[in-house]
Amino acid sequence: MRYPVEHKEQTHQRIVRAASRRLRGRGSEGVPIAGLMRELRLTHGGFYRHFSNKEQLYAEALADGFEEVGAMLVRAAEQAPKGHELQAIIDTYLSEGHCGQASDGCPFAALVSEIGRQPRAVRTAFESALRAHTRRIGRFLPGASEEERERTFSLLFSGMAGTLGLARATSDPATRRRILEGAREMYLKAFS
Amino acid sequence: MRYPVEHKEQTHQRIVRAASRRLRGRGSEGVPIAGLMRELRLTHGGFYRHFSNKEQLYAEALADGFEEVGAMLVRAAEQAPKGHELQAIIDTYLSEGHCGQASDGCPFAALVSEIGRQPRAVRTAFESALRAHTRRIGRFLPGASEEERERTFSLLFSGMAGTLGLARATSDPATRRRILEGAREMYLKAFS
DNA sequence: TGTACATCAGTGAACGCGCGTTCACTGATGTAC
DNA sequence: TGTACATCAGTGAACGCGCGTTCACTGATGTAC
Repeated sequence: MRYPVEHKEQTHQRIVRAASRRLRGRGSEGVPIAGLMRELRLTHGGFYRHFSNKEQLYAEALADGFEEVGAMLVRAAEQAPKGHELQAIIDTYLSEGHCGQASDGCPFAALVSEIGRQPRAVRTAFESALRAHTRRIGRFLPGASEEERERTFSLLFSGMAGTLGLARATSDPATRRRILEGAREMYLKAFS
Repeated sequence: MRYPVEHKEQTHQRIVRAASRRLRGRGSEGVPIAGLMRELRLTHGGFYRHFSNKEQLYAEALADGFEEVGAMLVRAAEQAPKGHELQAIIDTYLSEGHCGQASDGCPFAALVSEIGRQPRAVRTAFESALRAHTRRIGRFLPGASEEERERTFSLLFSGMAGTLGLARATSDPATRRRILEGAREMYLKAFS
């Protein structure tokens, strides 16, 4: 079959989006190519018309995930009253919604402990996607220079990602809420 | 063959120790039974004389890992000058050594983002191992009541685990050191 | 004390399954003439 | 305008591989008599 010119690019994006969600929701072992393609009503063979291998898919899926969560945080910050941007970001990141919906959330939180064990190509892609993400969010963080804001970003987001990991591992909902609430308070105080 | 009475228990422990190290060093997908048994110069068939399935092994391996890292932190705290116990714990946990040697380190840091996706049996085992760990370390943390110290523990260690995850994902050694150093400073200040 | 049998940690072939990747093929549409 | 051919996104069988788990078997030693 011959498809319209935009068709391939659309399919490519659909695969990346679906992979990004699965990657964040189920982890790096939770994205089998056949299952992914079936979800999109395609067959696994076609995958290799779009990506040379799975690592390339992961690289693009990571960037996509960071863009999505970045947009979410920027929106929260821009809608917050003047001077409360940081609080809005922290509250959004450590919300029960973000905790419960890992597949739509931050790839860093979803994969903190796995990234270091990924193949080099994936780690490199992660690092550059994170760098882009840092630039997008950095302007809402305290700090005189860009370098200082980047360090603040690292500390704040790595801490919050760990907390999300703990909250997601906690089975009791009340305990989970208490963890999130305590963390929101602590990080706001520590970074204001 | 008939073995001395203690023999089985010893083998069981050897399997748990090796699994614990692999689990922390390579993640939950990095402990194939055949490979694990081969490392101990045994064959995979014998595994099921010791564990009813892989989940049971993971449960025991998690407990073992928490005991090991707990002992490490308690030792650091007890050797610290009076009043500097918390600092010793933070410095040990966020040391370059702990960052570089994940297989001997904290199972929580090694698996933060994976635990929530494990089967129920593993998650339950994780939660009770973490509770035991909290009790072992809690006495060195600030807080009037045991409950308050437990909350402090959750915030401090989930944050530090996230930071370790970021540091381990960072390829540039200088950046990695800077992350660890910044975090040591920040958490000490936030929890003193 | 000697003999027959029971025990059971460990062995290794076999199972069914899911995985990433390859490849010859399909067929609707674009293009060359 | 009509026809022959090229294109190429998507198909689905097939590959080799590693996995968790099962199971009939081994054989040194303990135990019953």
